[in-house]
Amino acid sequence: MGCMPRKPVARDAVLDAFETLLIDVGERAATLDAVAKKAGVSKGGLLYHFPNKEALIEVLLDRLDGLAKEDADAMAAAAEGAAAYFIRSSVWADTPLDRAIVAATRLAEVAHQETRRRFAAIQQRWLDEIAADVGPGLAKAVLYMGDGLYFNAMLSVGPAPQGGAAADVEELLAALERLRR
Amino acid sequence: MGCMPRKPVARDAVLDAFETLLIDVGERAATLDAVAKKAGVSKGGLLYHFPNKEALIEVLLDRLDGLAKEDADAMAAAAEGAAAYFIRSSVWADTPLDRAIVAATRLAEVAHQETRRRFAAIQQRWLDEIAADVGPGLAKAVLYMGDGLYFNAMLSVGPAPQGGAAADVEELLAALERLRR
DNA sequence: ATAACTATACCGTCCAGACGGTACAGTTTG
DNA sequence: CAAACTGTACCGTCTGGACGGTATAGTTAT
Repeated sequence: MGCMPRKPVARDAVLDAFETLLIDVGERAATLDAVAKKAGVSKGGLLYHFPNKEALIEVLLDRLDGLAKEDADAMAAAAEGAAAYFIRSSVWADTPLDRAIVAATRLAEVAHQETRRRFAAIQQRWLDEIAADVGPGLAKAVLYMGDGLYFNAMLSVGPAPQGGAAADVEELLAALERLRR
Repeated sequence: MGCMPRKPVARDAVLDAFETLLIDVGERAATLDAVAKKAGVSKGGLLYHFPNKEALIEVLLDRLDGLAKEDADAMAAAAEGAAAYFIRSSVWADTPLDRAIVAATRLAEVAHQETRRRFAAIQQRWLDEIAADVGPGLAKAVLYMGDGLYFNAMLSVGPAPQGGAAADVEELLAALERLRR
């Protein structure tokens, strides 16, 4: 019945290009044409792998879920504690998870309901891990500190270069230590 | 004396409708047609006041600047201190400033550079006021807590109803007290 | 009289998606 | 072995609709 398929090299390229465009130029400008061009693929080729834009989004969200789950597991096992790990990982470092989160954020901003649902689930998992570390009374404070870091990354990432957000982390970790006693 | 022109009632209605649509359905769906319809104004009437969409955005940002400045002044004068005032005001309460901020956030997410610049300026002002209250070492921690609240409001506001975010504030204020000593 | 509109028709551009075709890897059959 | 065939992985073009914006003629309120 068929034959050995050759490797779909375009598929991953398309997904990465979509992610990059979401991060750099926003949802509005992440058109199918732009994605295809960035991926070095024809529009027809893109639509062969992803029947429509929604499919592109779904696969991106699945990737996000996988990365977020991995990260949450690492967070639960972190020697420095879940809270410190969380704050440290909330600074923009261009990791696959960072990129997936910011890309998805662009979609959530456009009122994409499914994206918002996924985010809520990820946030809940984070909150649980942090609460297990610092207690339920302080968990929200820590969670929101990290979210604030993401919020600021969102508003500056892209064409604009990213400054010394890494320095902020030390401040936040110091604040965390102070909360902890 | 003589013939005074009648009041431009449509202008404010258009601006409010634009803001509401940005908040509820995102930038993508906040089209000129949709704004005019929501405002109960003809498209011609809309374009009579705002020659193009960019003009609509500019006026919205000016309104944001005004409200933000008022708020920062109130923050500096707050009896409970700038930090507590900031946290308290960061929770979504559907105030004119809240609405202006979330609406503008939708534009920033679409990589609108001018919006991002304005945001950076507002954030800086907030940071200054907070630093004057709790000292420079803790200012970022407090600022990011508030930003985190906004971040979460952004991702849930809209069609979805807003839950008990007000309860979170008490947690954050308790954390703030703990940081303060 | 004039500002503040309404209503409608229209234009150029952009975009999502459909569609038909091509190149090629492997499989089957004479 | 080789022609015939099959399914995968693309390419390039087209279309229908939406959107931003223009134009213009008429209407209402002051």
